[in-house]
Amino acid sequence: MTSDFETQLRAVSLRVTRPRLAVLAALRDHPHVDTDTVIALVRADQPTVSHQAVYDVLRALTDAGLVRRIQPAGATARYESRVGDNHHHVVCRSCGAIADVDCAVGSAPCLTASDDHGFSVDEAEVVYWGTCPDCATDAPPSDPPVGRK
Amino acid sequence: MTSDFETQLRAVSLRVTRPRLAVLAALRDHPHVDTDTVIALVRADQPTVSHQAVYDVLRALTDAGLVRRIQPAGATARYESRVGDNHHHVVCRSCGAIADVDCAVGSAPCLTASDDHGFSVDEAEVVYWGTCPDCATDAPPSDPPVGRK
DNA sequence: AAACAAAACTTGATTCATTCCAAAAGAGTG
DNA sequence: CACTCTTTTGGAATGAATCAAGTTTTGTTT
Repeated sequence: MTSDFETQLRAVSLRVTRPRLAVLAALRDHPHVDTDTVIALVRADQPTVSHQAVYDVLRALTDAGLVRRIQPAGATARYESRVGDNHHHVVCRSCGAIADVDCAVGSAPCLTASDDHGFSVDEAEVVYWGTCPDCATDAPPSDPPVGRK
Repeated sequence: MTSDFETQLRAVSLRVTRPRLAVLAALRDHPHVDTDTVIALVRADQPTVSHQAVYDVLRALTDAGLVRRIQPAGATARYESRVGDNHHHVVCRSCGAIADVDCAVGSAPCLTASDDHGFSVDEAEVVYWGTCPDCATDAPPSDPPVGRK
């Protein structure tokens, strides 16, 4: 439903453009993709879209709260369109695969710090590090692409 | 105590070199610094150390478990010498300041995912996002350098 | 104490994600 | 339909991090 994306964009006072619709569609169909993949997916529909446009669109959509930017340590930025529910992620140290994990507590910040050092905390981001089922069955990888090395 | 660092290095079968001692000393005195700052701190003592050496040393020390690499979303890599206690961090969205937060639960993984999707999870990393006391008193910043924008 | 092999460091270049810039195109408004 | 502001294009630049070749240093052995 493309018109659905149009509604979303108008709701946050953003102009409706082909690149933006294509990015939203790409993220709906492929959660947790990096920027390069978004560019490739967008160009499958709109071959003339520049990489700069995708960067700009992702920034605009992130600012508007329509998409969420996630960036596990050691990896490039990834984006997802599931927003507003403060869910978390499991990340595979071996292949970088990401899966969603519902927040056990609910709304942000779902955790409270034992000592916040005077910071006013509005969000607790949780990243579960581990090994995905596929990598667990394979031989132990020799060159982990992401995460602490 | 430089000889203390020497003991640490030998304990993990790493050779004792000037660059490594300087990096360990820098991290002891300045927690949560990025690589450029480490380079500057090291060169205050050892002016001839190359940036590549610092990168190599940080990698070696991280692999050996003597230092921990942390990388909040949107920021460059930072390092700290407090290891082994699975503590977490509060990060200021405005200035990037980082403070330690003790883990309420204890050993890793301190949290368990509600649904781990078959991943075998060995660590739960928590980043508390907020505003530090300094930035809270200042005027609301117009250009946050780190974190979700 | 001298010599050797492996590990670590220096120098210089390169990669890659991301950003900056000026000009052209497109979206929404009256 | 014309106007204004926003967005996109195309190309170049930035900056953190990595790679590669050659030299120095460390820890060990004789």
